[in-house]
Parts: sequence; structure tokens; C-alpha cells
Amino acid sequence: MDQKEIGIILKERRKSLKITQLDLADIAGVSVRSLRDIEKGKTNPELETLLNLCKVLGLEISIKVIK
Amino acid sequence: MDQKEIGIILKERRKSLKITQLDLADIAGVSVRSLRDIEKGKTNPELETLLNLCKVLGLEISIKVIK
DNA sequence: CCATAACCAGCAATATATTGCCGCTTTGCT
DNA sequence: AGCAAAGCGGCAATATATTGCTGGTTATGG
Repeated sequence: MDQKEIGIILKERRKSLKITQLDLADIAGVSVRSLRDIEKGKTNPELETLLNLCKVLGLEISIKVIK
Repeated sequence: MDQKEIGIILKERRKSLKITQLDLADIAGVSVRSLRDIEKGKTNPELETLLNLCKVLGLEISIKVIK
């Protein structure tokens, strides 16, 4: 799980919901400029930014012990 | 899932592994100052910082669609 | 083909996480 | 109780994510 992978997950999820970057960014309270960098895996987003996007996209982040 | 919750998870995991903040921070390549804020939920960590800590702690972060 | 929407990326400015330093407090052990 | 280890948190400096702006490129519908 790294930046690039997360970017892909977010982008694919957004597309499957058929919403634009502009709309997602707007609803999530994130700038479209940041969203683009995140989807491209070109930045190291803050947790809150990621959580805001996930919330809108119906995605959940979980942390658990590796078995 | 928010900052506070993540801080608690990290701290409990670290304690269960019986390592100090200093050691964890050192191994993970994160400053102990940041680790403290993160465990306290007082900061909004960057994804990479979180991933570095999780790696050392044997924790994995996953993102999936909410059913 | 044309027009429009959607996406992309460089740049400078701003906001904020991260860091190192320091002294203090709490915890745990003998 | 006394000591040492571990944790805590303010502060200023630094690094870097985020933002708004701008102009360009690519996809898409009529």
C-alpha cells in the first residue's frame, strides 16, 4: 500500500461513481489541484485529506495487524 | 477512523510489542516528536509517516468499498 | 468537425506537518 | 524513597502538502 496504489484506487472508485474530479474535490472540501496529485500518486497526502475523499467515495480505511 | 483512533491503535500496538517511542521512531525513520503527536491524535499525519510506522509495527492499512 | 467538458501540470503563495532542542512529569524498578 | 527510563509538550525552524491561477492537452457529445 503506497501513494501510487492509493491514487489508483481513488481514481477508479471515482470513475465507477461517474463523478468528475471537480465535483469530488468540491464535495470533499479538497482542492482539485491536490486531488489530481493524489490520484496520480505524485504527492504524499495528509491523512485528513485522504479521509475526506474516502468519505465521499464510500471507501473506508482500516488498520489491522498483519497475520 | 480518525486521527485520535489511529493514535490509539498505534500506541497500543507499540506497547504490545514492548518497544519505546524512541526505538519505534528511530527504526521507522520518524522523529520521536512527531510520533508523540500522532499517538496523541494531535496532528494530521502524512500518509508516508503513517505507513512507515505501520510497517515497523506489523500493521497494514487497507482501503475498501463500504458495503 | 466543432464545441465543450474534463483532465493535466508548472508556478508562487500559504498552511501545516515534521523536526530538534529543551526542560518537566510520569512510570517502573530496586 | 531514590534513581533511571520513558513519555510529554512548548517553541522556532524547516520541509512539504495544499491551494489558486493559468494555459495547455485530451476526451466526449452533437
